[in-house]
Amino acid sequence: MATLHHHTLPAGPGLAAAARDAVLGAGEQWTDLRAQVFGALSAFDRPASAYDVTEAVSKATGRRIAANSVYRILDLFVASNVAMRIESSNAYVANAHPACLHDCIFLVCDACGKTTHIDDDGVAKSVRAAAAATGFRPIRPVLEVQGRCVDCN
Amino acid sequence: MATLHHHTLPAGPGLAAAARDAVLGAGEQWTDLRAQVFGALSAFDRPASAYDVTEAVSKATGRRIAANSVYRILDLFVASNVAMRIESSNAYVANAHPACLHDCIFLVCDACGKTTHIDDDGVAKSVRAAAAATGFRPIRPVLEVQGRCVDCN
DNA sequence: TCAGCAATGTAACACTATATCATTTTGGCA
DNA sequence: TGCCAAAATGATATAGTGTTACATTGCTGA
Repeated sequence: MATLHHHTLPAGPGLAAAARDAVLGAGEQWTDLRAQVFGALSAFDRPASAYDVTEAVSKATGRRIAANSVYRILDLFVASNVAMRIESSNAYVANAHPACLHDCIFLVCDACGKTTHIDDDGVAKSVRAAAAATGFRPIRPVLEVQGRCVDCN
Repeated sequence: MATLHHHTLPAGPGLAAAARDAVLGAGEQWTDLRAQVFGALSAFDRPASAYDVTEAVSKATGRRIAANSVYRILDLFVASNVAMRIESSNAYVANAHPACLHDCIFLVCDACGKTTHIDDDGVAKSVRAAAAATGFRPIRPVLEVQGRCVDCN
């Protein structure tokens, strides 16, 4: 049983299509604004705050977007597994694989802010098991590692 | 080699003494305000925000304490391993065992907010190893699990 | 005593997040 | 098509979290 898991990344348009399908599949609409938000989020090369996304979408569309709309959409994306939230950065990243459910481990670079993730189901499972062993019922593990990325040493 | 680790908890005054020793041992002063902040923090039965602590200390001392002083002190506590920060709650907890270094796994109850932690060095080590295997240099793992505590089902 | 440094205070500000209610858009249906 | 109801978004305000810059206080050691 494979516990480590590797993906080949769908590029730009394919990514958006996968996101759209996941949102529609969750019984939600894929509106223009949602497409804009997803596009802006996935264009960042590192986690973006809700306000970063708001600004990017506002610039791209030429009209002022409300920050709370962006929050709502990002929450929806997280619920649909189309985006993920990095708790220790108060920021969001697009998920290249909405169809795959994982307890991701995020590697957050202290220096440049770039964040990658690994899907190690074995580790995730052992975290859930350790929690469950105490009687706690795990719902959403938050697994993030602060440190230095390869480029920043 | 024991990977699971259990503690018997030092109660109130012993706890404060352990904290004081750890702070002094880190080459920092143990001032009245720091003692107040630690006392307030450890009196909470769940993670407290910096502003919760500010309010508690203000009430306890009868004078208005500056929030940024509390932030500074909490940062110092975290650096001295006298307190720990729960990233997904933007909150802090007193550490009963400043002398023991662990990558704690926090179990955060969605319903009541109470938060416990487990020190499973095996799991923590495997998280660090998974990160290091990608070339990332782990410094501070953030291991938190959102879910339901025993009491909340 | 006085100089210097660490700690804390004061104030202002930036960022993150949510609440409330109004308005617009969408989708279903007669 | 035209209307209704529901969903989505906007506008605005406000709460909560965190930082910056500089002033003041108080301790400590020459």
